[in-house]
Amino acid sequence: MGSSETDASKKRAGNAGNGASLAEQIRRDLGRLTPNERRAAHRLLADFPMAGLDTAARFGEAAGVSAPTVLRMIAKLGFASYGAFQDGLKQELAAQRETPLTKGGARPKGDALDAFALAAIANLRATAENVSREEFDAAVRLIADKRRPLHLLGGRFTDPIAAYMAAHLRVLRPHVQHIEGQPTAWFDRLLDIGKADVIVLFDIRRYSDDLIAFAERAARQGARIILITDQWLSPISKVARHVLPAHVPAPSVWDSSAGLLLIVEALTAAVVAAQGDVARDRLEALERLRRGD
Amino acid sequence: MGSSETDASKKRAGNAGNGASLAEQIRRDLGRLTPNERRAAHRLLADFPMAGLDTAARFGEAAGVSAPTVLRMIAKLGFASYGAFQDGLKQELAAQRETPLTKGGARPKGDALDAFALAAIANLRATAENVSREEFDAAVRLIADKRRPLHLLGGRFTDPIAAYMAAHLRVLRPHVQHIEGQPTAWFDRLLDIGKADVIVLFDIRRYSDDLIAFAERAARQGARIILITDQWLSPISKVARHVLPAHVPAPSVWDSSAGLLLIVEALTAAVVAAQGDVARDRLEALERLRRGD
DNA sequence: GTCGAACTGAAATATACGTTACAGGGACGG
DNA sequence: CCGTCCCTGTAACGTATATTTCAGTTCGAC
Repeated sequence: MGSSETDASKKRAGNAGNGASLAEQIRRDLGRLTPNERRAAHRLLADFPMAGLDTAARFGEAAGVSAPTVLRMIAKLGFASYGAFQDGLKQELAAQRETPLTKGGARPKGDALDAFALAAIANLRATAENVSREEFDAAVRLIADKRRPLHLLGGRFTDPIAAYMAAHLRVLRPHVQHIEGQPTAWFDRLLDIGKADVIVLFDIRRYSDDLIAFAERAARQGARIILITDQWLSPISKVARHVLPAHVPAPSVWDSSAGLLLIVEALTAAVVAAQGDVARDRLEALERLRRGD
Repeated sequence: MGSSETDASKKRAGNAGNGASLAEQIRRDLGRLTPNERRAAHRLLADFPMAGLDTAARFGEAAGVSAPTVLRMIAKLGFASYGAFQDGLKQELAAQRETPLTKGGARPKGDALDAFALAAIANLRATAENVSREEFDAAVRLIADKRRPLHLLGGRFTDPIAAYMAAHLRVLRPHVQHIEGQPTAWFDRLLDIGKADVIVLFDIRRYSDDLIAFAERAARQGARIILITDQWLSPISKVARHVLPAHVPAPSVWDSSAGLLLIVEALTAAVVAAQGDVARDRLEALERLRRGD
């Protein structure tokens, strides 16, 4: 199991890193194959790549040949095993799937700002598509519950997002705490955290050990954790009650937090909607206070 | 495939021909799942659909749960076996492959999150279009100039954006100060601000009087001000050297800061590009420091 | 605090699969 | 017509995988 990784990369000998797609390679090598092997190869090309994701036996049956013939064909293509061949197919499929980022506006050149905007837009699309509505609504209900003390905390680059959310939520409800300062100071807060508390955590790669430790402790004390993370899921998801993943890849050395921000802003807007007139009244009261009325 | 017809049609019990995509169905059923099952489901959604094409054991390992938990989740989704589940994935994958790019529309959902995402996307588009490239490049040059002390400051809701930018720029260069605390405390900083200094200010409606006063004083002392504001331009634009406007309207009581974030992230990425290898070296050195080497 | 129900993973089991060995069968050259 | 070689499928093998069982544990309700 774990060993198959090293094996796979070692075994996929003859055809590994060449840029050509697998289908092209098969067409090129078609001459080297025996008649029945060629039938199998044609079958694969005709239903590429799904035929190859079946079992060798079914693949052979669909092509009208036996499983061993399929295996021999695969071997001649340079794969050390049928499994390695399937891994190759999946890899190619995954690579193809991730390219629709360029669909935005057929603008191949564009400057850095345009490139970043396109990536951010793709992230927002993907984020909106992948966030579970159940999780989102459940998070809104927890956050809108004014009796539950609310704590917000983020990692090195995401803590400002937590602060941003806290600044808005403080307007909507009491007991909103943005946990600041050194990680060692965070744990003071744990003294008063229990089953009633809700903690909104932000953690994207590379995930923060301090945050993970904090989350585990808090979870053990019964706090409900809402995790806003990246598409690869921080380990905190293990102890989080609700997980809201954002897509973050960007043409930069750092990931983009636009997806996180989308979730935050949509959450706060939904909290306002959930509270209805109460929120409006509170907002107006606050405005009057600020004006000194 | 032809032979397994009877088995397949018999096994794929609960969810067969409904038009909904598997990913959507999973999101819908997420509520029915136990915590660890949900974790596995999230893993699948995050790496859809490749995670599901692995073996159950590896799938579970990637999600941090055991194989049986994966199996139980699959069962709750209505599949009679893990194999039937994988068949479903392949089928959907094949269907998607045949339609080149029908993704753009045909989505009659339109809940709060979608609405917010659409608004944010429109904002990003408009922002990328309306930001002057000259201003952008000039801002990058100023920010990348390591000899110039850099100060960042924002308003009530935008100050976290300033903190976010500061956190990243601190990695790239020295003399980066995020001005915090009460407005009255800001003015202490003015003592040491002169012609060499650069100030990045964030101000969107409703514009902050304190920020305006601070900007005017700083400008009078010769500091160069980069203003990141909304499409209606804060009054600070009168004293700012460079103005970068973002579009901010959103379906909420508050504006969206996604456009501001886009500008910030694109700026930092451009600064990295402008510094070239120097930035990379600095990043690597910082990584080593953090690891304790 | 105590009880019960539900969740979870370790281990055991059964099944399906890839893989290999082997023998039948056809084609071509002698 | 015969013999040799290559191709091919059948059948047996061992392994990896899905699946089931069960006991430990946690969580929530009373």
